[in-house]
Amino acid sequence: MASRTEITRARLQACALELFLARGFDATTVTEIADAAGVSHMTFFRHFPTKESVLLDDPYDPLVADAVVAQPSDLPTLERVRRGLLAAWSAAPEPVDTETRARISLIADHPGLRARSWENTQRTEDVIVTALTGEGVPRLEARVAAAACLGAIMAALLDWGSDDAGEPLGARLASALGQLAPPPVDVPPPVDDPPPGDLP
Amino acid sequence: MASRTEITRARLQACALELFLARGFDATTVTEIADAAGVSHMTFFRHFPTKESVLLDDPYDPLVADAVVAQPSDLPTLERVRRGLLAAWSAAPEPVDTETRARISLIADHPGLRARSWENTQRTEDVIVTALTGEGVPRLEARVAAAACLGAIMAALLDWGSDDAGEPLGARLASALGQLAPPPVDVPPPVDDPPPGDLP
DNA sequence: GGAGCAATGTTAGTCACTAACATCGCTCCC
DNA sequence: GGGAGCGATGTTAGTGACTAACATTGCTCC
Repeated sequence: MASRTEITRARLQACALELFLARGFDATTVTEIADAAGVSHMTFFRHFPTKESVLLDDPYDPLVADAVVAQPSDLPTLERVRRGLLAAWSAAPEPVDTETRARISLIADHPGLRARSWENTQRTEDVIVTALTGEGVPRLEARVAAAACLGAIMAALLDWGSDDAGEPLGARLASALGQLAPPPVDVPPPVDDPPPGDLP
Repeated sequence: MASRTEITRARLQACALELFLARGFDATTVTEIADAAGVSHMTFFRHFPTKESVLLDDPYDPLVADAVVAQPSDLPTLERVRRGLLAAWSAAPEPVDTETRARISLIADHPGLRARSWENTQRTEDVIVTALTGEGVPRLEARVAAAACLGAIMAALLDWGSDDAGEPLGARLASALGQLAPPPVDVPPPVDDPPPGDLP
C-alpha cells in the first residue's frame, strides 16, 4: 500500500525529473522541485539527502553478492564476479521504461552526476568484496575483480544512456561483460606481460 | 621558475592537506584553508574551482592514450588497453612520496572524494575511448575496455591508500592489471556463458 | 473525543561557490 | 625616476544546497 510519505516521495521524484529534463539539472533548484510537488524544501531533504539522490536512488541489491558467491569457487575471481553479475541480471532484469531511460540519460550527460552515481556502484563493490573476502579471497583481488566488472557495466549503462541506438540495455550489458570473459582458448596467442621489472 | 601564483597555489595545497589530515575534509572550511595560507577565500577559488580539487588535481595525461594506441591493433581491445596502461606506467611511474600517500589515503576513506576522483578517471577514459574509436574500434567496446582497466587501477590505488601494508604501489597496479590478462592458456576450462536468452 | 505520533512547515543559520568592482604591486617604457 | 598598465588579490553582496530546532497539522487508536 502506498503510504502518504511514499506518495510525496514519488511526486518529488516525478517533478524533479520533469524539471531536470526541461531546464537541466544545474538550473533547477530544490525549492522549485518542492514547490512543484506542493511541499516545502525541508520535506524534500527529509526524503532525499541530496539533490542528486532524487535521481540516483538505485537500491543496489545485496543479492548481487549472493549471486557472485554462488559461482564455482575454483574459477578465477574475475570470472566468478563476471558470471555472478550476469546471473543476477538475468534472474532479475531491472525494468527499462521511458522514465528510467530519461534518468540515465540525464546522468550520462552530466559529469557531476556520473561521478555521484559511482558512489552507488562503490556500495555494490563493497558488498561483493565483503562477500568474497569472507571466503578467503585476497582483498585486492576481490576489489579489482569487482571494480573491473562494475566499471564495464557502468560504461555500458552510460553508453546506452547517452545514445540508445535502438539496442536493448540487456544486450549491451551482456556484451560488456562478455568482453571480460576469458578468450575462447586460442584466438589471442598467449603472450606474457611486458617485464614489470622496473616498476618501483 | 616559480611565479607568485604558483607559490600561492602550492601553499594552498600544503595548508589544505595539513588541515584535512588534522580535522578531516568535511570539518575544514575553505576560509580556514585560505586563512592558513594567508590569502582570502576568493583567492582559493581562483586557484581551485572546488574544495575537492585542491586534493584531486591530477593532470591525467593524454600520453596514456598514445601508449594504448601503440599496442598491436590485432589484440582484443581489452588487452590492448591493459598493455597500454602497463606500458604508460612503466614509462613514467608517478613519484610516490609521503604527501601523495596522505592525499590518496584521505580520498580512499571518504566516499564523496572517491566519487569525485572518478571524475578525473572519466577524463582519462574519454581520452582513451576517443583515440580507439578514431581507429575504428566500436565505441561500446572501447568504453568497456577502458572502464574495466581504469576501474581495476582505481581499485588498486584506493586499496593501497586505505591500507598500504608495505607493498609498493607499482606492484599492486601491475597485479591488478594482471588479473585482467587472458589466462595462461588452459587453467580455467573453457565454459560458455550462461544462456543470455532471457535478457530483455 | 482526546492522546500520541508521524509528516510537514517555519525560521534561522552555515558553507560552497559566483559576480562585480576596488586595490595593490610589479614591470616596462619613456 | 615616474607613471601606465596589468596581473594577482581583496571586499562585498549574493545564491543555493543543506542542517538544526522548534512549531503545527492531521491521522490513528484507544
